[in-house]
Amino acid sequence: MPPASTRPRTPRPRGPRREPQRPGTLDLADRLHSAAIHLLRRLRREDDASGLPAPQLSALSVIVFGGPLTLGELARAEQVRPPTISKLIVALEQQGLVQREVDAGDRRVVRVRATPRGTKVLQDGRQRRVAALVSSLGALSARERALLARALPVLERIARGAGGD
Amino acid sequence: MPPASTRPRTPRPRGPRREPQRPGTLDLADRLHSAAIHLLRRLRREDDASGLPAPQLSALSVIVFGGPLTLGELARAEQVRPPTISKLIVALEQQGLVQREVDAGDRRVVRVRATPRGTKVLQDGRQRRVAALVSSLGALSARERALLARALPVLERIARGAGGD
DNA sequence: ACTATTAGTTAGCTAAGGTAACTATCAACT
DNA sequence: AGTTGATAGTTACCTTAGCTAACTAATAGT
Repeated sequence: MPPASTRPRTPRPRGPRREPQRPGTLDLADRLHSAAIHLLRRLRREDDASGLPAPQLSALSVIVFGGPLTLGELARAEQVRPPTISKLIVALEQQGLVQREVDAGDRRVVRVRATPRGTKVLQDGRQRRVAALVSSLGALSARERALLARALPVLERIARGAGGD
Repeated sequence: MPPASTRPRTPRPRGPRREPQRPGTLDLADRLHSAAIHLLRRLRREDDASGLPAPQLSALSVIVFGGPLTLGELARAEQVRPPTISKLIVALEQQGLVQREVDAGDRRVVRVRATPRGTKVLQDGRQRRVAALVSSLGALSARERALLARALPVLERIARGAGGD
């Protein structure tokens, strides 16, 4: 995506106001999209440096903090299809970061929990990853950082699909 | 892949003494990361529906709005390595969405410009893609939307690596 | 017992990303 | 000149992530 400055501001869909759509909503959505792409690309490099690709780290994070989870729950949490989560877990398991356990009551379901090592790796990676952002965040003014902090819950709701799906 | 845990533990990016690192900065960075992952996963589905994967759409966008660009400029703008941008452009070219032109003065450099069809596809895709977000944004209160809009420039700076890289 | 449903897995594909090694061109200097 | 070095892209090859479709295994319901 182009830097905002090179892009036309709010290319309002033509037509005589047929929508209670706020001016700027489209522009807002577009820039959100763009920012997410670029942010993720940046962060992936740090994730790589920490030894785990971003999606694996993300899944591990859910497992560490969310306690033992079934694969289906994980897939839903991560918003991916079952085969995708299945492969992610295989990768994590091969590295000794998570453990599978077949549910005693229903032997179709597999529960996944983090190993101590998985927990440690997550925390290390987290620190490293975040350290890379700290300098960026540090370059912000206190006001800007506060702004970001306040907007983040909203962003999280959007990211998880609130309202739209 | 050598698991992170077998490597020497990184010293904490330690803060308390030498850094005015706010409490919460770590949490902020981590949640930003997570939100970006989830947002992008959501948006990719819309991108797919529009006929072009997200990175192609992103590159096309830069080309359409940024005028003719060299591949190197593009790679820098998209924050990817040359081979990656090269493949993206091949894909776009095969679909007739962009054109390559060898620079007259320096025949090593390749300039890429959007075809009319590329421009049209971009605009169509953009509207479709963004429409999915608009309903989510519409579910927000005006206050929340305003919050997001004000935080977005900050987010964009972070996403582009301001301050840190 | 048979059927339908549910949880995961396997197979096979596409796309994106990387590094390493290559070609081609240009610039510079002997 | 011609060689040397730097620069712009490309090619080859690998990994990861994501999908659908088709499969196995277990459970639930008649």
